[in-house]
Amino acid sequence: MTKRVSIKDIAEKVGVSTALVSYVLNGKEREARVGEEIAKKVRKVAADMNYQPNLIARGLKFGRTKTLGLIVADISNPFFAMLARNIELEAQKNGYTVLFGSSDEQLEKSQNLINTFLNRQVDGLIITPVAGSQSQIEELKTKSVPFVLMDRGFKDVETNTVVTDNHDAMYSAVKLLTKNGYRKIGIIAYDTPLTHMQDRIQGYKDAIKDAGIRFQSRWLVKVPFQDYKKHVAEAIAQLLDATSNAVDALVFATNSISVQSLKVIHAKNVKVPDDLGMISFDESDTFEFFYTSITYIKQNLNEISEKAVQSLIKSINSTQPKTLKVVVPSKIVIGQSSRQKKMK
Amino acid sequence: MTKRVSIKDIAEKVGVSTALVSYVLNGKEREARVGEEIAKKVRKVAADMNYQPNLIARGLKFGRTKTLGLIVADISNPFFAMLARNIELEAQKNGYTVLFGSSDEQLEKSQNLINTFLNRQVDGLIITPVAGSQSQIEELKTKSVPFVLMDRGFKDVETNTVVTDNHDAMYSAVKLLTKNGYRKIGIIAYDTPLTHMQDRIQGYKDAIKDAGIRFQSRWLVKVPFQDYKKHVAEAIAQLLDATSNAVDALVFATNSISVQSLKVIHAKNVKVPDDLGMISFDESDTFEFFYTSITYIKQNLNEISEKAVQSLIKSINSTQPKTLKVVVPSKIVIGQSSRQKKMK
DNA sequence: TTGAAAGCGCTAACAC
DNA sequence: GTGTTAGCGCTTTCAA
Repeated sequence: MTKRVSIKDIAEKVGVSTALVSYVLNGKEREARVGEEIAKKVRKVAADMNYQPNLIARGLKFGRTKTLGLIVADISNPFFAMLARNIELEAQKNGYTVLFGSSDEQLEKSQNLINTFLNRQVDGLIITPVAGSQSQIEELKTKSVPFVLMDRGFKDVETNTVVTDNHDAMYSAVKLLTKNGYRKIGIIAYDTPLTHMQDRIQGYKDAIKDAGIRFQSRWLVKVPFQDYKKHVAEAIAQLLDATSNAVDALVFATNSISVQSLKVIHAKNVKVPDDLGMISFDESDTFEFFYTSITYIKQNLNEISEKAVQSLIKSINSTQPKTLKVVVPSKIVIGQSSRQKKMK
Repeated sequence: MTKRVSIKDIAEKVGVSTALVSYVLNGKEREARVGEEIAKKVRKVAADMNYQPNLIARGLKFGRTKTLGLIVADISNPFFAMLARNIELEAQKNGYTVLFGSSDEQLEKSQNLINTFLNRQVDGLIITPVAGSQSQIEELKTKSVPFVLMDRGFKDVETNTVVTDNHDAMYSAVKLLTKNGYRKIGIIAYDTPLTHMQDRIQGYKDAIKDAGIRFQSRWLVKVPFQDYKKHVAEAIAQLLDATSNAVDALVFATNSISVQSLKVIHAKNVKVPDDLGMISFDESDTFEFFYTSITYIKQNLNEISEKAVQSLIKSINSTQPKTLKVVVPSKIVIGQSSRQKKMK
């Protein structure tokens, strides 16, 4: 890499000190009362030499780098990729650049990324936390590193958080099903203590209960992240098993679960919604190709990511550690998969 | 943010100079012949104080930051998200962290990202270049900034490049169609001079020609990036219009075009492959839900991204600007959509 | 064996 | 008005 021109090069060329150049280039010529002539010359030479400031040096000086660290579960998952996209945009608007990394829902990777980013002096972190990473997050608080949790949080840790209205969204989805005559409603969710899942599950349970239905524990299937495709397939086989009182509707707690479920349901030739009502949390491109339109909860990813960045920047710029909790409302997009149940 | 412990803090605590600490912590105690006792103590104190090196300071000192800049067209596009994922992994393996940004196929955004990343002193860039950005790329060469173009390149600019075997992949795809009896094969591609598209189109034309078919210009439809969905829909309507001699097969030059096309074809109730043979460049989750299995070209995204990072790092570490061109072989996954044409 | 000091590029308090 | 200089955290040369 050819040497970049520094403030010093300009100073030499013009025949002034580096301080002068710095003042002029930072628009502080008024405060420093730099001569009009000199200022002009400095600006001209800087432009001629195509000067570009070294943000690393500035970062060292100021102790802030105008860089944010983004840790998502998996950037190749369209859900997180979309969030990343919006975060990039909002960060840019505010003069920040974004470092990213994927935790794969693994504690160790998450910790490594946090360390890497902190060593690189990011000004703050946006994190979709991994199950069991409370201590990692607590440590950030201890160090008073600005950060915000996105998409999910912990029940027992008080932090800046931006999440969707998980409980209420799921509640209204299930309520829609009960209202439409479904009485044996199953749910497939990820097996994690993180709030987004717990809230969705609770929303489901509350809706079941409020409809006067007695919840059966076999309706709730929790699958692990690893190998979820296999587990989802098994779960569906089991939930639809007629000999043990099959469910008449299913809700899926994430879009990855939904997509995999649709594949299985498609293969099994189950009729939706006649044999099985259905609602998905989050959407997918694949829905458009299913023979029935799918009812789904549409998170406002745009607002979630914007608010996450804004909350983080607020936190960076303030001294007192006031925590901010944002819940972003979602909406429900109604398709045929949840329509009034036909009596047989 | 609470002040982080620096090498100076350790030095004071132990009662030695910062130089000593630096030697020990960088494993240079042998060269510097630091006393065993002292070394031990330094390491202990560093661990106790939970010392973490400030990579910004190191970057300033060395003039390298162990950071790469990744510029893709759109990180929310699953294709680029997947590349980003693999780049992240490969970069990490080599001790690099990744800054990312999306160009949206826009010249100005691309230039802004390049500037931002260079000002942040990235050691190199991985770029999916925008149409018409030759001058931006040429400038990088002039400044001898290490970089590699990924997924696409320019005919008239000599650079490090990692791309898929666009021409040959498309050639064999179309050949498969001609071999299976299709004679009027259309193609929908993006309207861009970038090599990936041009090569795919050329592969298509060559295959047509080699099959002894006379190419008709109306078979080739180029759609703009902006508003591509609308244009794809129109293109399909036109290509399938019976009054003007409809095509009997279609190839789609990217997965975004494929997905949109499938939606239209689905809506139009066209029978694949009986009414229309079909092959896609790149795959999509949605294919699994189409009533017919789709034949598609599967790029080796893993290898593309790995090679891109490796090529870039090689370029960073070497002085002479030897350009490296890598073509990664793809494979074709055969489904029903391209099967032997039924004679009517 | 150890440490003082210079320097990476930039900023700003302070002196002239 | 303009310039000197110290210092951000780290590495490394050179002197002790």
